[in-house]
Amino acid sequence: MGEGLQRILDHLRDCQYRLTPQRRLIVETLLDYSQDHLSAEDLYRIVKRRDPAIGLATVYRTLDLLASLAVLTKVNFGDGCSRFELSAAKRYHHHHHLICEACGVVQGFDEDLLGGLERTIERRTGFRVHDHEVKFYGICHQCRQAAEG
Amino acid sequence: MGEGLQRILDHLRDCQYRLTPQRRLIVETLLDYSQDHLSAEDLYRIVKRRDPAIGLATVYRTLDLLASLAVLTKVNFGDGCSRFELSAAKRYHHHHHLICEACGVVQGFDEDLLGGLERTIERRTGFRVHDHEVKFYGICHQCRQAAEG
DNA sequence: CTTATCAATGATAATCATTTTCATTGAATC
DNA sequence: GATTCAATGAAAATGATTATCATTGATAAG
Repeated sequence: MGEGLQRILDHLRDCQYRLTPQRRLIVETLLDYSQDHLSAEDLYRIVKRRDPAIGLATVYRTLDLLASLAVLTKVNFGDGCSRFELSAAKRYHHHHHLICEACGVVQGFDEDLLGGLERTIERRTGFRVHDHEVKFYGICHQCRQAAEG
Repeated sequence: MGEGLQRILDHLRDCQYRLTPQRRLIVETLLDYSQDHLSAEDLYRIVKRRDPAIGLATVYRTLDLLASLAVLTKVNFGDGCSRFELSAAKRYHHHHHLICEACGVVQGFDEDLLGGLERTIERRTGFRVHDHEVKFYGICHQCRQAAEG
């Protein structure tokens, strides 16, 4: 995991961005919480514990920067704010989301769902696909049990 | 298409919602623009031409209402506002989106992409899928030609 | 048809996430 | 160590959406 941290920091430096303690803290925290889908506000609350002087605008700016570098992917689960996840997980094994309509929990699901379909789309429409995102809406295991039990 | 209009208005009445001229106008307009993905603001500008007194809040409230009745589906293309599309199209033939990263255009693509996969998910995770949504990000035909030409 | 009721409306204010502004700070370079 | 300009924090501004509230009007009862 320290490897992931170094790779991201190197990437920032390679692009002539300065390595500030705030950026380092934010990237470290994102790696610590790589299983979650943090919003800017979530992340702000967490990093504030280690650096109480950090500003919310810096968190927003850093998230935007990391998304523009494709380190993060911005996702929207319809709860009124943008959330972010590390692109790494997604790039190496297709990563999708199961969104519970009852309790709102989001769980990941990894599977190469769309196999050769991207080529079919290109052939049929001329649209060159770079990435895809699949969301499933339904009821999670726990909520189903709660409803039945 | 008048059939679609009547069905939606009946659905509203069946649920004890009142048939106001504003709601009728909004539903008519949504059907007229069924190929587009209108935002609340887009729709407001359009209906204002026929009823200059209509309020923006009414447009928002009606869109929420229609989405809660599953007449509309709320979609997010990352441009800072929610957009809506008629659920009907989606229900009868799977409808997905190709989003151009260059010009932002959104085109539809109909195909039953995920066949029996929803059952696989349920078996493996206990998550009961009601609906799914697929977005493809890439470069559309026109932008590719512009880039090459 | 008239009346009564209460949901729906329009105008406006409030809210909430996000972006911008701007003076100050500090990371990278010499 | 001095210089430079990108990055920061605080605060104001923005933009989409939601809530408030007095008024209106669709519907149901008489």
